[in-house]
Amino acid sequence: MNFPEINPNHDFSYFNEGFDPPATEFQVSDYLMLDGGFGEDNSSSQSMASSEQVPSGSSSGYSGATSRNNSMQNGVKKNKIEGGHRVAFRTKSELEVMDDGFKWRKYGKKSVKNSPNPRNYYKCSSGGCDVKKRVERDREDSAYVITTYDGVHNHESPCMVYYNNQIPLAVPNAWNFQDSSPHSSSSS
DNA sequence: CGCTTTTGACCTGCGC
DNA sequence: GCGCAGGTCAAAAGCG
Repeated sequence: MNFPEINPNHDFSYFNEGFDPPATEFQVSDYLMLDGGFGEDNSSSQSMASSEQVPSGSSSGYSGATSRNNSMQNGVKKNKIEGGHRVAFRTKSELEVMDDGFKWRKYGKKSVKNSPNPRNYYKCSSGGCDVKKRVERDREDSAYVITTYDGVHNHESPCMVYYNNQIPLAVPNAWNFQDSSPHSSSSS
């Protein structure tokens, strides 16, 4: 799984959580700004930016199996993302997996009730990096792919393609933020 | 040979 | 207390 580039000409939606959205730098159609403290009822309402709900919208689900006791690979139990860095993107792409410059390893797939499409779970294959990624197709528009990043990479992207020196690692800076359709964001 | 993907099972939290 | 939903792990198989 190695794509030379991701969504070359696809619509891009951007959801952010944990910090201010640097969206001004990109052709973002819409984004979600989720509060760092998930579980807060606030996050749900905030996430209602454009898409009905971001994967994280299922607050109950988030606390579901995150704290897996000492069975965790690192024994790291977290009821919530440390630092609360979570970013969700919605892209209009045929490809579900997009190469954001990092190496991801799929570790699970699950069918969710909210969506007819299965949700895929990825982990950063870089050692020591505990960033996770969730990929699922928009239940409303299967043409859209919702990618949710959990955590922040503690290493640099193998590609290291910075759009702006100010863009934090939390943002898949290696991606090509291009908006081919000025209005394709809404739906199609 | 090493790494990634696939799939089922298991575990945890929440709601009823 | 039980059931549901979501998330993660582990073993096996496939591919480069």
